[in-house]
Amino acid sequence: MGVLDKSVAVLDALAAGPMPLTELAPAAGLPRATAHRLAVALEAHGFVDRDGEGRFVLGPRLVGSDLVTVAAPIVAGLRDRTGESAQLYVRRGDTRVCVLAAESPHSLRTIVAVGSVLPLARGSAGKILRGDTSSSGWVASVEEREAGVASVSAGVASHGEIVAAVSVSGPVDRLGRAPGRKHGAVVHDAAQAIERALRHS
Amino acid sequence: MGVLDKSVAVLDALAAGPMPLTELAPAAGLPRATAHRLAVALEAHGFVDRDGEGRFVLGPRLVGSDLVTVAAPIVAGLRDRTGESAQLYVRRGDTRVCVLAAESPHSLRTIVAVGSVLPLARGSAGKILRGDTSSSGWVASVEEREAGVASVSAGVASHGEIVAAVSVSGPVDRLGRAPGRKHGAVVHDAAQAIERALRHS
DNA sequence: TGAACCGTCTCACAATCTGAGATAGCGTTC
DNA sequence: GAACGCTATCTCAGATTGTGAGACGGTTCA
Repeated sequence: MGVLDKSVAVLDALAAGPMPLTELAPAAGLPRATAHRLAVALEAHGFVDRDGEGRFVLGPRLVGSDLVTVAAPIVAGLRDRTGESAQLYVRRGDTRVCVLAAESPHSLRTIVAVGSVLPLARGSAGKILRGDTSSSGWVASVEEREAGVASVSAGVASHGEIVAAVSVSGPVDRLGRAPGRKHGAVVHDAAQAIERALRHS
Repeated sequence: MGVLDKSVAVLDALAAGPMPLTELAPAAGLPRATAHRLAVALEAHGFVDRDGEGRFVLGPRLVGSDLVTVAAPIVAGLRDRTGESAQLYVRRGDTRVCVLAAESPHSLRTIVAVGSVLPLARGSAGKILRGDTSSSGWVASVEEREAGVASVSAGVASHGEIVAAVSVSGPVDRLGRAPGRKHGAVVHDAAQAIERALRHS
């Protein structure tokens, strides 16, 4: 599939950073006209973009690591607004990985290390990443994954697909038996803020 | 660019979730043979994948950041093995962005927030991302970016290109004036572990 | 055993992509 | 202000390339 191979060559070349066409073409091993045609076509689909002035860059559809960078301040803000530990999870196979964590200032708090691998089957974030949706925009769980711990999560969608789950979690004693009533709305807001931030990058 | 339009139609269709070819073809508005040919070609480039048994899914290249999710547990492990703060950086233009951080348990420690933008010109991770290679597999810097701080970094390569730098950093008093001697090997190991994990996904 | 699925492959045909070169725009420099 | 060097963008005739109905071989059902 020649067109695809060449398109990928363009994307791979752009992975090195922003570059003008004159640099892109040789980097992708293509004639200028061809590189240009492909770059423009990819741009129309969101795989390529232009930066400040003129140069070609990887498009919003491929800068996945942006998820973590754009979500970081929002997850920290969620922790501040709720006073509880906040995390961001992404799915990997049939597990979920914590890729971002902000810890509650309380001395009794949930601690999930960045990099932890957790089961997809348990916890509110697991539900989200398994595709469970709810009309309220959030999902809660109480003592599902760990005794004494409750959590509320919301899904972050990008291009119509759930790519991550934002959560707050803490002791049942503080969150109560219906944690969504207390924090559901803010968690949902945070998820939407991340979606918006992803669109802007 | 017909081939691209059709490829994107396939990807968009797959955004709805895993599906067999018989479902994918009509969803993408394409004949079965065409959808199949494109899906297979996209698979070869990591844009499409197969799930548990048979069905087509969005590939690692499109689902969040592969790099961050596979690297997260490894960076956390590096922190545990060295006792020092560990980070993962990627290049963006002529800066570097911290996309993953695990903090040392020591009370005197380096803190780099996920999302921070740092100069490419200074620090061991900067050297790596600028393309400096070393025969030992790691690069160290002492008080280059910030007074009192030393760091050791190693490059993570994918498809023959450096895509990220893993680092440990901490006070010169603990790491010494030749931090590589103490941690170079583990950092290099972590980088290789990430490379392996990237290949497997 | 046969029907109803599935993914994969084939092949003649022409639509589609190709890429050297022409063109148009935009700052500099003389 | 004209001549330059540097971009991105467009053109066009030609053939490589992708096309897709249908055949094929493998499952899993009843």
